[in-house]
Amino acid sequence: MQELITYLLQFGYLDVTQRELILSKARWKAIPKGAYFSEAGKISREIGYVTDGVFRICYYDKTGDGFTRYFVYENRFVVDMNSFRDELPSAEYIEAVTDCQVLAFSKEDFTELSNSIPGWHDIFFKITSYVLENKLRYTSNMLVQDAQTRYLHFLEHYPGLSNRVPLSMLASYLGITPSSLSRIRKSIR
Amino acid sequence: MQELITYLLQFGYLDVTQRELILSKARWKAIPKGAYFSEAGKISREIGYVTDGVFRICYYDKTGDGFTRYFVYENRFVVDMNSFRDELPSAEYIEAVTDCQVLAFSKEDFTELSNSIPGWHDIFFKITSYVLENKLRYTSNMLVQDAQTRYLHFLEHYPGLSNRVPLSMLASYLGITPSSLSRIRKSIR
DNA sequence: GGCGGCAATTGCCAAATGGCAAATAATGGT
DNA sequence: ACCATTATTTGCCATTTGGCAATTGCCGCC
Repeated sequence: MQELITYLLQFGYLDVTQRELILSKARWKAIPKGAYFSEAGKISREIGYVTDGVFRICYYDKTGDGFTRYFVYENRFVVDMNSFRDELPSAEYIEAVTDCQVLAFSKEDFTELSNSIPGWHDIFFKITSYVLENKLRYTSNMLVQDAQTRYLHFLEHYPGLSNRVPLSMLASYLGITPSSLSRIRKSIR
Repeated sequence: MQELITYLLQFGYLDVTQRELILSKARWKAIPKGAYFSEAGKISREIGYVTDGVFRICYYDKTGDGFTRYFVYENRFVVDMNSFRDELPSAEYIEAVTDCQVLAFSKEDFTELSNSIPGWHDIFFKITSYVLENKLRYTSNMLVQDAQTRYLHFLEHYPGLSNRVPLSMLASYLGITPSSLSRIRKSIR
């Protein structure tokens, strides 16, 4: 659980009492491979800090094909922020790609922490805007690159992740078909 | 200036005194076409509410080619949030694509508002996370669509904008070459 | 250990997009 | 209004990627 505190401290100061208060609210939660942490159409009532495993944020089109928008893995928060913040239905699914462990905070506990800890807001503002800005920059850049470049950047930027997620999910994240990704892999070997 | 208040009220409540305080801090600023509101490498010390004109957030590669990541136009805030928040160098340029007018707040005034107005933080947390989440969703979706679909979605989603920005900037936003966009336009007529 | 089902690879061909260069149109400055 | 410059369009062809189907590989289950 110390990892969570270390992560939070990157974004703002918390004294020992505050750290203990935070940890006292955290609840371990296991999400088995294939299960959802949050579902489209439902309100996301928990925010999770991933201690083990990989999630993907995804949606399904009318034909049932799933599209992976991005992956969330160890030492990152996972949540549909729009849904969690305003208690609105989620736009998409958060699915465990592997068996996952998270430290979960309910909306109520999160709000209480936000009332008890003056810097809480700031910390989450920083985390949210920093992470989203970076994801957005990364994703926009992908648009102007060819598929192989995108794949190589993925390998660099998320070392080890390519071996933890199915090729089909990675392909849809990269915006290409599984066949194309398979061919790109072959051409690199 | 009322537009700014109307915009803010979408994200949280502000009483009359607070509204007046906000407006008292706002400074009109004109940015002529081609000028920068914020530059890569420099600290973004102002946040602007666009009342007139179109900006693009962009960067340049080593060969000097400019890539447009997205456009910001009337009734939206424009800022490099990572730079403004933490006073770090910006990663990219904010360039006026047309002559622009903004209501600008300095970092100092913004901080003062944040100290005087209890809901200020919440409002900006909502705006930032909401806008970034949506942009990110929109951009990831573009990855899995073909160029013509992306262009048609752009026309739908940003009506009128295609006539206000040069084709070359729109092409790089869409992740295609100017020639390809020109051909797509032709094929639609 | 064998079977069934899903995931990944591969071949073949079609469609989409890029690269380059030339032609044309639009724009800004004087 | 004219010129110079830049933006856009277009043609031609190369490259990339997709679609589909068949094959192979992998993994869990009995």
